[in-house]
Amino acid sequence: MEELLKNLQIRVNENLYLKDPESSSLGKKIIENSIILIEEIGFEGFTFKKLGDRIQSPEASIYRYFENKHKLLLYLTSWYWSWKEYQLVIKTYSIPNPQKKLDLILEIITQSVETDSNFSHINEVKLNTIVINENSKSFLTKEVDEDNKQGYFLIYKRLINRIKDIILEVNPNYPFPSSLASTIVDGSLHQHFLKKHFPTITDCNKVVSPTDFYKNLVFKTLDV
Amino acid sequence: MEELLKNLQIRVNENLYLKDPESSSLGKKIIENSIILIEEIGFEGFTFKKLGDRIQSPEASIYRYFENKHKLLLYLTSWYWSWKEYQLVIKTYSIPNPQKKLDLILEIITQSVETDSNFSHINEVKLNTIVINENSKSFLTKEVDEDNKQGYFLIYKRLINRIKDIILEVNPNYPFPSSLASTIVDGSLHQHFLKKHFPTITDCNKVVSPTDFYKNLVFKTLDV
DNA sequence: TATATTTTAATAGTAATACTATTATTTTTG
DNA sequence: CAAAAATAATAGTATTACTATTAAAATATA
Repeated sequence: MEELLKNLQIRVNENLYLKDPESSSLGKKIIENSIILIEEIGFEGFTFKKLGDRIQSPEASIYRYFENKHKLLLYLTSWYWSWKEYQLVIKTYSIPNPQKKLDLILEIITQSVETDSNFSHINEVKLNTIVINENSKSFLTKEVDEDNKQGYFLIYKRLINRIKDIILEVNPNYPFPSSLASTIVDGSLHQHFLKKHFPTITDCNKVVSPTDFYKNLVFKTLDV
Repeated sequence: MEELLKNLQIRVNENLYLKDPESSSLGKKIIENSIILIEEIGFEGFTFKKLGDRIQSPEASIYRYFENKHKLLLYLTSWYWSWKEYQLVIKTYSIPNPQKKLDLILEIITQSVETDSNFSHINEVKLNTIVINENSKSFLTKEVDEDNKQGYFLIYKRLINRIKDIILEVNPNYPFPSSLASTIVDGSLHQHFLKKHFPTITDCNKVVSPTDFYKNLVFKTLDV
């Protein structure tokens, strides 16, 4: 299973880049180091100039791969959600019981990434931190409708729809399966953030995880 | 009740501004027009230069009131949450039944603002849109821990704690009252956003509201 | 293998942004 | 009414986000 993940290449919407960063060593350096740098200094403080200094290339070279830093963020978050989707599909494929399937999905989606798979230039632990801190900035913009039309959020929406389908398998009469699915995905990122920065307004801590909260919430809500 | 709200002045953390915008007519113009302009062009596109052009004052004059646009955003979102807190406290004060109280709270928090109260220079309908689109940007920054230490999020956290208290009144054995409360506040903003921009991953639309979804979710979860 | 073609990267810019120091003006107070 | 204090306007600067042009390297073709 881990082996399988190592060999497949995660693909994102082609319009997110000008030149495929997977196609050259400079491109891979851009991805690898942008993850390290954004995790370190945050998306607002991140600039192509600083990334260029880090990888010893002029910022103009980075502009040959990505139109701007927002497109790069969309690339990184798309990669992350695509990676999560693969895990979800492969790990739940052989499970016939819908409840067990949903239980596993909740673990895959709401647990934080603890170990780097080391199969590429992408550090998944740091990328997970970036998604917690920056994912909502990828769509909370004035350009969201255009970006959506371009298909930049297809993977994210497909993942949520897959979760919705399993929710309906567990309880076909539940009236809000899409809202519950989107709440799980977005809400668990939020609980991870609160755990780290606002511990007084969450019950999540060293012993209680967002997964515990969401498993209770989802199965209570679905009457199972 | 509406009368009461008209007469009280909403106060926010004093360190959010250099000079109190409520203390001068230029200050009030800054607040009034920043709400209109941010709602119109989004927080990323918003600059003090553009606001200055709009109110016919140089940007340097705006810098005498707010250190930067992030502090202004914190001012606006604090104002909004303080306004919501007043509604919550006053409207639920006389209700003894915890379940009815929580039901009303869910309406106050999850319903979108439909009418401008007209009692001030602040347009609450537009401010509600700003909160839906920009609230998470107020804390998803590298400076969040410093800002938190400065007390900039006290009102927001106090509001969530009030909701938590009522959740515990409804079901004293529920193990995740803080996480549920923060999920309601943040999650309902998210559902409003999805309704507008990503309708395929929410069940909310013209007939189903985020309030319907959250009432079902909360009362199922709390076993009542 | 030599040359043409294409790809890729570096240089050198510009307009806009985010902010600050200084000066001018207005308002308040004794 | 003059002095002091508060407020606003002018004129800057460093950084950011990006682009046009040129140079160098890699690849394809004769």
